[in-house]
Amino acid sequence: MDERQKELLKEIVESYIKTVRPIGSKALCKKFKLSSATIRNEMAVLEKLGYLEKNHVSSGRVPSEMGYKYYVENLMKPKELTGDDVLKLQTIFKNNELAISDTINKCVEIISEITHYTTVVLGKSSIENTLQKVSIIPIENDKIVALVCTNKGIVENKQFSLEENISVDELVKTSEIINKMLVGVPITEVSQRLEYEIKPIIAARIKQYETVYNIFYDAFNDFSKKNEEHVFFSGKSNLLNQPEYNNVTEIKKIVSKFEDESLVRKIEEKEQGINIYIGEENEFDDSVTVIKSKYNIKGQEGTIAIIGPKRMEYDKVVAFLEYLNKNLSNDDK
Amino acid sequence: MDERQKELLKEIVESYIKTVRPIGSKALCKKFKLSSATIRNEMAVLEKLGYLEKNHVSSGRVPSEMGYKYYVENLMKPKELTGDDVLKLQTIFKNNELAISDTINKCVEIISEITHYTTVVLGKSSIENTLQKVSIIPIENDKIVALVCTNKGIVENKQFSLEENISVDELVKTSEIINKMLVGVPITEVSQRLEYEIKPIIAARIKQYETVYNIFYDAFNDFSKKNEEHVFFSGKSNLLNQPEYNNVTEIKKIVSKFEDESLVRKIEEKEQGINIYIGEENEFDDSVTVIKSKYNIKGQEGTIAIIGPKRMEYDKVVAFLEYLNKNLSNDDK
DNA sequence: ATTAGCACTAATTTTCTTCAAGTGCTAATA
DNA sequence: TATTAGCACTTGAAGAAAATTAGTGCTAAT
Repeated sequence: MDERQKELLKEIVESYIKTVRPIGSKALCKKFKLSSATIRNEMAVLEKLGYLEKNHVSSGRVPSEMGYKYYVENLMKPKELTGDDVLKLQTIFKNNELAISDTINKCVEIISEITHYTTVVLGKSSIENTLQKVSIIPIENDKIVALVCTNKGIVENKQFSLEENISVDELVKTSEIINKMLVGVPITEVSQRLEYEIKPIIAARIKQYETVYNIFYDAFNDFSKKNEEHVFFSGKSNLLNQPEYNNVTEIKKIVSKFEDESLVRKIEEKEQGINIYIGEENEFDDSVTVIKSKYNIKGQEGTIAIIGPKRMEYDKVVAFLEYLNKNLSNDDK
Repeated sequence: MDERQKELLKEIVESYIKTVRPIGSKALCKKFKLSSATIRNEMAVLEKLGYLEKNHVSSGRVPSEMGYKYYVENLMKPKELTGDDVLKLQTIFKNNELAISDTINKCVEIISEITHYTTVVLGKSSIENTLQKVSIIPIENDKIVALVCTNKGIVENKQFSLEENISVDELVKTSEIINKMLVGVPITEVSQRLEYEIKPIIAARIKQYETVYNIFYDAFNDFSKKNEEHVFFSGKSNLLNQPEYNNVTEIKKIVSKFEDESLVRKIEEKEQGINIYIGEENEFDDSVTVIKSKYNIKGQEGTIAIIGPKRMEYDKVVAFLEYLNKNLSNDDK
């Protein structure tokens, strides 16, 4: 690909992103000061190389997935954010007092508003959390709350009604044993270790050990469940309002994918940096591009993903995530 | 309306619910052993009365909203649930160990699966909860968790990092004061009372009283926020897969209504019993029917709503909610 | 009170026509 | 040798006309 061909590809991709219409040779004449015939020849070359496609034999050209990919990797210049956008973004950082979940929620909303695409944030699943402490707090005569804390600062509670024959004291003692023996164990393994290491110990001490065991077992089990649930979504209809979604089946397909939680969960990003998955490269849906990045808010990690048509404004979204990442981690005390 | 006309209306509504096609006079001949001409005459009467509509001058009849209403109020017989459905429903009650939010989630999923409509559950907002207890639990040197419990059994926690100059002891003492003075106060008022009643007291005792005050203020404030957020949704695409949603604009309209949280919140039901809001009667969307009922799971109250096309299987859904209500409150210990 | 018969209507489907946008290729040109 | 003008050709989109279908309302007969 020579320099002129690259310029041409860039122009075609950017035009198509703007207009959503296949680009014909005439449209590029003025810009390149060439006749349409020459442009046609060049476009034929780009098509043979796999960067462009035609919908049918006599239509204009449209970028292929490979074309988009070449564009984002070699041709695109990250765009400056407008003052307006920066202003909106800054409201995320101002409200420092909010709970993390609120910060994230706000973040998600603002992003989808600015980009006009769909935004998903996935809280880190609990895999990497390890047990820091478990506490038993009596509330009323026969009601207690079990509090589970992890090294990453997640805290969850679950309440129990005690049966007659269980004393709070026994629970508290058991919690102390657990705190001695299982601190630092990955939260997902705690239930197992509970059975093999703790159960025998309390069996020797407490009559109703089964019931006591079950309470802790439930508490830890619940923890994992709750912590897999952090999915924040915003702007689903933004995506559907993109002009490519103009037929019923396509729309329904996307809507039901949004509903499929296990699919959404797969969006989680493992790599560092900002990564772009175009069409078939992403697991979510062939017809979209997913741009992902890990985030880190006040020590909480997770994935932020923007879902748009393949014809996304890559330059803007990337600039955007760069800004966000920089400022989120600056804020990370 | 004489008896025959009622029978006719019933038949038309039920046929239309099944077939989604306007019902012509011929289709009813066999069933009523009348000629199509007679049926046509009767249908003309029902139309004049407002129970039926035509899409255009030579189409079959379709029930009007008034027709559906008459049907559900006077003609419909609640349907028996099938053994299959009952079986699925019972899985809701079996898993008694789950957290409430899990029970509800499961409930919502099963309902939308059985009905093929969309299900929403709105957790009761925290208005009617009163403070039962607040506890301070030390986790690490400078980390504590504040635990807020209400009379209705909701428990939330929030963690804080303490600055150098605050001792856990002071927090615990303050929590005891709050527990003496503010138990029974509606949770939404606690922040206020905190300022006027508690702040002066601790101001006299503790140097850094502002910081201490802020911690409790935050904890209670957070509580309200978290507890307004309980919206469970399932089966959005079920509704969209109903044959009436066969055009892009209609689908997009519904999708964006699903996204509008303040609109969804309005679904909350105030009346007792099972209530049916057909078309214009509901605030959500003209094109749907919303069937709502208050629920009560283990002391937690809220609204359960099933959203379907106006051409809903009313008999089934109502039978269904009746079963659910009966069994949920039986289970309510 | 019911029905057969018929003229009429409106949506849907099919077919045909025309139009616009664009291509590839060939031969001429700078 | 790279560029261009010219032309035949392809395809989808848009529109018009015709045929088909499923129904109605009304009248007159039973």
